[in-house]
Amino acid sequence: MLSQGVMLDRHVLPTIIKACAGLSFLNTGKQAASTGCFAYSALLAGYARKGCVKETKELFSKRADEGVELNLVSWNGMIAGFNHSGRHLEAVIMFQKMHLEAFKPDGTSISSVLSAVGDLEMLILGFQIHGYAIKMGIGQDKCVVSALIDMYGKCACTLEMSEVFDEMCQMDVGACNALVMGLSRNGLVDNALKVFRQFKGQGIELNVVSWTSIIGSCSQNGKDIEALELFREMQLVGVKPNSVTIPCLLPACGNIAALMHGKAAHCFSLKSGISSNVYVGSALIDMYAKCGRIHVSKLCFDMMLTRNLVSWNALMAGYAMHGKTKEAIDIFQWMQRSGPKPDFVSFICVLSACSQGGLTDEGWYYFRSMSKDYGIEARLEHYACMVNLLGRAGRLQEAHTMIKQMPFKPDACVWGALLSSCRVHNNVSLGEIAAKKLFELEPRNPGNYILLSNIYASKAMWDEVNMVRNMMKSKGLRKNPGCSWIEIKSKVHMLVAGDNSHPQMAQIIEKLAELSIEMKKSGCFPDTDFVLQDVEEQDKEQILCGHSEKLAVVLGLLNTSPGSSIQVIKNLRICGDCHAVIKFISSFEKREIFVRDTNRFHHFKDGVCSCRDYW
DNA sequence: CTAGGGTTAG
Repeated sequence: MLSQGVMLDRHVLPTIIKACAGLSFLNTGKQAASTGCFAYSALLAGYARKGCVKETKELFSKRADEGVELNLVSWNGMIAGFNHSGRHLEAVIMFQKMHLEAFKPDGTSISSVLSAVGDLEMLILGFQIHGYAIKMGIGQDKCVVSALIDMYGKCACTLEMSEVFDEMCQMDVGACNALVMGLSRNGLVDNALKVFRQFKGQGIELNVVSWTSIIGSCSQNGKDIEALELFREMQLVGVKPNSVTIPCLLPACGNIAALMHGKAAHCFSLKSGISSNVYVGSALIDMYAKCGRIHVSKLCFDMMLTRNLVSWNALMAGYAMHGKTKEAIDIFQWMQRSGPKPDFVSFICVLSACSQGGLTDEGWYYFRSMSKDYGIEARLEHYACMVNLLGRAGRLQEAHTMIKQMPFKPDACVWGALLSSCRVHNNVSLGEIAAKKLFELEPRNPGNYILLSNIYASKAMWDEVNMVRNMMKSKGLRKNPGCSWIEIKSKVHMLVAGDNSHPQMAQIIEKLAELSIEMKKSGCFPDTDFVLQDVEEQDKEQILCGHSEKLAVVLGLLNTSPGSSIQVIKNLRICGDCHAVIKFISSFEKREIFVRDTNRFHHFKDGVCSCRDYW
């Protein structure tokens, strides 16, 4: 541009400076900044955006020496910049400084600082700024209104949030978006969906932010199919998804193993040129892993131009979930050598990988290394991983000792890890201890009662089994129904244990009966230990119909071409009987079958499972 | 150069 004799003007230069800051060519930026307020503002904002507190403050105090007068944009840039880089407190401090220097904030200043105030949950300050904005006469500024809604939402003040919305004078998409987010943030997804529909019905021009928000809310709150439908709908009404929409949608695909939808989103990213975005890339790694395609996750990882901590963690978590312990540890070591510094999530991933592979020594090694070499203090999650690792390896006493010695109060995850291990090894005495704690911590979780009752049943302690069942009955609890999903030709089918409503149910039952005859012929018999768990009257129909994962696998057999692979996901852990049956199916029908349960992936091929029966 | 929606674990 310069070589062609085109002069830089005051509008072009700030853009260049901002780009320099973004690319960490900060020195280049500094040289360019000596040209006045516009450039100064851009550099300040650039530093703040990168989270460079020290540099921002240095440059900020230097401006007087250089005789540069800062304006409103300079202040707003810093506040927004700090906010963007997660330095919320710095953003608030900047706003207060601005106030002290008697600079009059505008709607942008107020909305930036309110966002930070919300993240810090400084409700009192939020109220004060609300009052201040009204006093300044900008209480109805569009940015201010939506920022107030956002702030009250983050502070869990849904009442104040709705008040601001109802009292606003002029309808605005931003405010609508903030309201939808605020509702879902506070666990009111159904309300969020309802108001979203209302807005759409009222003819409000919903934009990409509106659609992205509602899609993200759905995929974060178990409304995965809704998320997929909304994604389709937004394109139908002509709103183009962008590099934020895709990472919001992909978890929904992963959650229900909707590989075709995930692939479609991947194609969309490639076509629209956003596939090199870090968020998109990391979300793709996660999606492919959760859809059973861990090798594609690795390809996505390798192809990424820039990776961040989340990309690395997502790949490790994927390997852990697939029981590929060695690969997970390799990635961890690669990361130690030439990746970002591992964080607490990285350690959760590597510990859970060790746990899947039964590597207790390595687990202990990483657990200790975490605080010793990385200065990361173990959290509840890490203890839960360790209890799981030790317990499943049969070292139940050691697991219990670990719980007793941990520096904070164990939560339900920790005790739950012990109880499941006790179920694996059928340890009554420790199982009772864990269950007793869990009944206090989460009295309404049926899973804990079921586990204890199964432990008793495995030892033929029928009086105790009945006692636990009666406890459940008296609390009005029922076993969570087993539920499995399978995607066939881009349509997701849900099968619930004991529910015969699927139109192909008769065929499924027929096919299952055939398979069961074949299985007996080849000398395989169901695992009686697992049959015991279904002695209750209410579960009789489940024995007849089979567990949901079995039904889903058979549905897959019936509706896909011979030899193609099948993937199923389940909301509970796979049962031993189904595990045996699916192993048989994989060899008898010559199919690769992927089953993802709450814990991990089971990859069945030629009659064996990738978990090597350790789960 | 100035807001709003974002990926990983459990």
